[in-house]
Amino acid sequence: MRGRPDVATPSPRGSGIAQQRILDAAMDLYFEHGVGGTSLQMIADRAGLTKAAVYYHFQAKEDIVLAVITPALDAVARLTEAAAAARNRSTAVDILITGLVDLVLENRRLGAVLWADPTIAQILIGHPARREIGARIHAQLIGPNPDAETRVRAAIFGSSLRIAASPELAEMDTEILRRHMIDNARRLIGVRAPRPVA
Amino acid sequence: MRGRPDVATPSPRGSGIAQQRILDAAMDLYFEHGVGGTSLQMIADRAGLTKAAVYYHFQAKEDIVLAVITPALDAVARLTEAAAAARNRSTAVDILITGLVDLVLENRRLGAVLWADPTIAQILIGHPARREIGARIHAQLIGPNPDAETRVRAAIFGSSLRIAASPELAEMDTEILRRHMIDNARRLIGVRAPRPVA
DNA sequence: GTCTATACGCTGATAGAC
DNA sequence: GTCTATCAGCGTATAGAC
Repeated sequence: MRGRPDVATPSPRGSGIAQQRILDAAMDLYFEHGVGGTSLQMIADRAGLTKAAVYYHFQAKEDIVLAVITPALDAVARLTEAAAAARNRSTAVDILITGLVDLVLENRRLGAVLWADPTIAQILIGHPARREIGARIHAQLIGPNPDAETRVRAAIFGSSLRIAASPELAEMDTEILRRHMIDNARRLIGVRAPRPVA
Repeated sequence: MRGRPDVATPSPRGSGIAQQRILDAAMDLYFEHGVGGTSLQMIADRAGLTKAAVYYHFQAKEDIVLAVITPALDAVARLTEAAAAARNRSTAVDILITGLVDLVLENRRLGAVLWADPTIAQILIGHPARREIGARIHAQLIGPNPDAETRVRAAIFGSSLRIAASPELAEMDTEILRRHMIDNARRLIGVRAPRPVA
């Protein structure tokens, strides 16, 4: 880790137990009603607290959402570090492709609710740490001095990750979906599979 | 229940001038603050009306949003009809690809604000007419008895339309973007030149 | 038909007592 | 750490003036 940890931290006050109860209640309710349809009152009721008590632990509604999705954001950050440490650009790009597809498929059910949730999208737009990570990944994908086609293809790859949460493919086997997503991504970004080491 | 409201129609009351003033004010404000960040009060103030007067013309906040995006939805509906009237499936698919890309690029600036707006996405999810059109286009794209790869590719194409509103490509020339989007879509969906009807 | 005045229940958020 | 009390603002709704 380098530098400034506090930027990304939701910084909840107090000790752990009530916190976890709030987050558990929030996740349950997000599944049932979506993020936008979940009020602080509902979270407080299910966690057995008052609205104001919830506010003691999390200073804003956004902070609860961020605390819920932070593990996934951290995983993305780790991905860019792994890619940055790769021996060459092809390897780095392949780490990003397979890593992002894996990540998005690991959270497939969660993603169908959270990643595709409009309210989350709104929150992430205004989240500086997330923007930075997004920009870093984007730069790693397109490389230096990209032409128009490269930039378009990278953008298509980025938006294609969303299909993991698509209702039309919800019942498709995850392994099959993974293979097709990675195949198409490799063809799109134009990186050959890394050569075997030996 | 009041009267027998038509399900699909935003059905504003009254007719003409004030309506348009409200819609103009709404569009301006959507550009400035996004849909979610625009309240009825703001719309009323800019249109020179009270909140209740706005509520007279549009019974709900959603109705205003729907009235704003209805022209685009109608265009999509016309597209599926054109595709359905095509001589063979390859032609139909190509009509859909080029038509959807064109549509999304025509509304590029509008789309960057509206099409990508989380609040709009939320509204459209609950909009039955829109769901039906989406399902129809999807069926026309993948054809009968699609295999897994076909379905994945169709889903990728669908999500790829979003890049028209992507900030990273905002300054890219529209014609160049169009060419690359169509090229990639054709490669993805894999439509050959229409065969002669034998 | 078009609009004003007024209000309801709810939201996210804050201040301060225990 | 958790409470009560309170806030302004929201979308929605109705009664009634013109």
